[in-house]
Amino acid sequence: MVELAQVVVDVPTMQTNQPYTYQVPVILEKKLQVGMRVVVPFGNGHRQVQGFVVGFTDSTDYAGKLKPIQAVMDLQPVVNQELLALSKWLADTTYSFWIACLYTMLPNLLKGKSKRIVRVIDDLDEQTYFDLFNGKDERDYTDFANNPDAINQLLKLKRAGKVRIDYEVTDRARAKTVMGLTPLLSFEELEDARTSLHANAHAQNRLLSYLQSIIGKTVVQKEAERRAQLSSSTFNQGAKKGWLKKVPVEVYRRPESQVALPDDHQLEKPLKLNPDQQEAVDQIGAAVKDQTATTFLLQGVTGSGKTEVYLQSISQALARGRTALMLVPEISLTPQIVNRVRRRFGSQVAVLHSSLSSGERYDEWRRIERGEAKVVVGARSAIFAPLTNLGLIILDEEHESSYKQDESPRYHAREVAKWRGKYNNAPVVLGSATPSLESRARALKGVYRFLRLPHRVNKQPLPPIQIVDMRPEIKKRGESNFSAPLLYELNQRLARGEQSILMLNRRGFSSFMMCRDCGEVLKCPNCDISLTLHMDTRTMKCHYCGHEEPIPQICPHCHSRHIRYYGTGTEKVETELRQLIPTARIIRMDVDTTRRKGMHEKLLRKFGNHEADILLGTQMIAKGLDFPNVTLVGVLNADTGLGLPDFRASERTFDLLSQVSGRAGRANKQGQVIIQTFNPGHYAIKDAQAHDYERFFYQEMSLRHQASYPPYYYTVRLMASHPEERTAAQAMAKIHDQLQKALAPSTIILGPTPRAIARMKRRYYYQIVIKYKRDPALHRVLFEILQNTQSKSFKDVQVSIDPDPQYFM
DNA sequence: AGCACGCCGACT
DNA sequence: GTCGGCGTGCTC
Repeated sequence: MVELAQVVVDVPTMQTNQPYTYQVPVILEKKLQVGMRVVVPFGNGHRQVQGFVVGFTDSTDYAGKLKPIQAVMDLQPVVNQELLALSKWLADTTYSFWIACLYTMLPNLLKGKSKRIVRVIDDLDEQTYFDLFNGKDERDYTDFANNPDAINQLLKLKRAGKVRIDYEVTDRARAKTVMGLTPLLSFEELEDARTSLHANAHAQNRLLSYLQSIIGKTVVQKEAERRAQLSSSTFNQGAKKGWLKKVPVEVYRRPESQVALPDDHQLEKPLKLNPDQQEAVDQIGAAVKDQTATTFLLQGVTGSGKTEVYLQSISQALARGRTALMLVPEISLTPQIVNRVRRRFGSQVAVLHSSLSSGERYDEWRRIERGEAKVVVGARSAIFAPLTNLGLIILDEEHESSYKQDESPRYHAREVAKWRGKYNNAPVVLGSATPSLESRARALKGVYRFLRLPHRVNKQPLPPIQIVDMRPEIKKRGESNFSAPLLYELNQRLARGEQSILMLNRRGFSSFMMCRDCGEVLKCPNCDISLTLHMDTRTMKCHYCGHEEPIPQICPHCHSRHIRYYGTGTEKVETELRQLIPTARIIRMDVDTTRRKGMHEKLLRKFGNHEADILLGTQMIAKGLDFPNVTLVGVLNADTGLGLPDFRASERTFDLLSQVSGRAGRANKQGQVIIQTFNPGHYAIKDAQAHDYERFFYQEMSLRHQASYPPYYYTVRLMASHPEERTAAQAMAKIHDQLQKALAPSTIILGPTPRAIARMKRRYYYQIVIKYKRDPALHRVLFEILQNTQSKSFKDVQVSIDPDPQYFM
C-alpha cells in the first residue's frame, strides 16, 4: 500500500480550490509530513507550483495517472494541525480559497516565488538567437512579458522543440546568519599550541586563552572580537592553524526599537489591583486554570486599568505553562503599549507589527513557532501566531473595525479568536471602553461572561466635555476650523506650559479640487470618486486605485482659472492654526507625515518630550496615547462621519469621541475636552459628552431593532463587478433570483443596488445585502452562487461575498 | 493562473 | 491549404 499525499496547490481559482492527490517518491517518504510545503507539477507542459500537504491517503477516486511530488520545501511543517484545521474553517466561513487562507496565516516569505525560464535546447539560427537571447542559452520569461511578438516566436520555437520553458519555485524564506566560531581543540591541546608560539605572538596567545574559555560553545565572531579584544585577522589565523572552526550562526532580524530589551531579571512587578480589577483577573484566571473556553467581555472606562488586567491574566497563563496572545488594533500598537508588555514579560514577548520587514516578520514568527516566545502582541493577523498550548487570548479595543480584514479572506479576528479559544480550551477576553453593540448584546444575553471596570484607577473624574455648536460660530467669525472657546483654551494651555491634542475627523471626508465657476470636481478616470490633494508629492491621487496626476491650474471642463482646493486637510488646519497662534509649536500627524518608517514613533517621542505644544492629527491619535502633560483635547469636526450611508455611523462617532476624550488628563492634572460640531443635538454626541455608554447602547439598540440590523440580524454582502455596467447589474439580478428562491421567508434581501462608489478601477459594482436571523439554506446557496460564476453568463464578472461586513458603502 | 486544444477567418 | 486569433476546459 503506497501512501499518497493530498496537496492544496497555489492556483487560487474556484475550480482548483480542492486538494489534489500526488504520489510520494520513496526518498521523500520519511521526510514528508502534513503541513509542509511542496513543489508539485500541475497542468500540462511542465508547469510547477507550490502547494501544502494537507493529508495522506491510500486511495483516490481520480482515474488519471498520479504525478509525483517534485520536492519538499520544509524540514518541519509550517502549519500545525490546529492551524491547518483553522485554515479549512476560514475558507469555508469566509467563502475564500483554501490556499489564500493558508498564505494569510503565514509570513509572506513562505510564499515561494515561481519563475519561468526559457532555455535553448537546439540550434537556432544566428539572428533569432541573438534577437531573443542576446547570445545566451537561457532567459527569464518575464523579460518577454510586454513583447507579444517575441512570445509568439518563443511559442513557435517551443512547438518545434528548439526551446523549453522550465519552471522554478524558489523559497524566499531564508534565515539570516552571521559568522560565528567554535574551538576545535581541547583545553590541553590549546595549551600545547601555546608552547609553539613565537614569543612576540601576543595576539595569538590571547586568542588561545579566549578559546580555552569558550570550549564547547559557539560564539558570534563580532562578539568574540569585542570580548577578547582581537581583530578578525587573528581569528582567521586561528582557523588556518586548526584551533577553531568558523560556522554560520543563525540570528533573528529584529527592528532597532526592539533591541533594547530589559534584562529578564529586571522585569517590572505587577501593579496593585483595585477590587474590580482583582475580580476580573480572578475570573479570567479561573477559566485559564479550568481550561474553559469562556468568552469574557471586559468593559472598562478609559483609565480603568484594563491593560493591567490583561497583563496579570497573561501571567496566570504563563504560570500554568501555557502561552498567551494579545491583539491590539494596528493604530494603537504603539511603543507605549508594546514596551509595557515587554517590561513585564521581557524576552518571552514577540511583537508582530505591520511595519516589520518581511525578514523581521519571518524571524519573529519562527521565534514563536519554536516556542521561544510565549507571549505574542500584534495586530489583526497575529491571531494566526503559531503558539502551541495557547492558554489565553485577549482582544483589546474589540469594537475596532480594523479587526475585520477588508479583502479576501474577509475574516474577523474576534471570530478566529473564539475558534482558537475553543480548540485550545482557552478563554477569550474582549476588552473595550465602548464595546461593539454585538458584543455587549451577547454579554447581556449571557453568551459572554460580563466583567466591568466602572472606576478609574487614579480616581480622577472623566474630563468634562464641552460641545461647541459651529453654526453660530461660522456666522460670527466666518469659515474657520477654530471656534472662539477652543482658541481661548488653546491659548490658556500655552500660557500654562501644558499640551493639547487636536483631532481632525477625516472619516468620510475627502479634500478635493473644485472649480468655483462651473462646479466641476476633479475625479479619477478609473473610479467614480474625487481625487485627493497630496502636498508632499504635489499630485492629485486616487485612494482606491492609486491613479496620480498633476495638480491642475485650470479647470479641465470650463478652462476657468478659479479651480481651487476644498475640504479640511490637516495641512490646511495647521496653516490656519499657525496664523491664529503663531507662538505655538505644532506637530502634525497624518498619513503624509508618518509614511516613512519610524516617523510615527519619532513624532510621538518629540511630543512626549514637550518639544511641541499641540499635536494635530487624524484618527490615528485617538487611541492608546498617554501623555501626562496633555490637559486639553479638541475635536475639530465631530460629525463628518454621521452623514455616511452606514448603519454603524453613530456607533463609530460615539466610539471615536469617547476614545479621544480619554486622552485628556491621564495623570494627576484635570483634563478638558472640546468637541466642535454642526449636530450638537445628535444622541451620539450628547451621550459621548455625558460619558454615558449605557444610554447610547439602548438608544442605538432600539434603532437597530426597528431597522432590522445587527445585532438583531446577521448580515452578508454580495458584490459583483464588471467593466460594463449592464453586465454587472444583470449578474446581480440573476444572483438575486437565486437567493430569493432558496432563502427563508424571514430573510431580508436588499438590492441589488449600485454601490455608493459605483465604479472602481474601471469596473462597475453592484451589491446585495442579506439580513437574516437563521437561515439554514444560506451557506449552501452562497456556495452555489460562487460555483455558478464559472458559467458563461458570468464571464469576466467578479463576485465576492463578505460575511458580517463592517461597511456597507 | 497558465496551458493546450479546437474552431474560424485571413493570408501566402 | 495553413497560420494564428480567441473561446473553452482542465489541471492529481
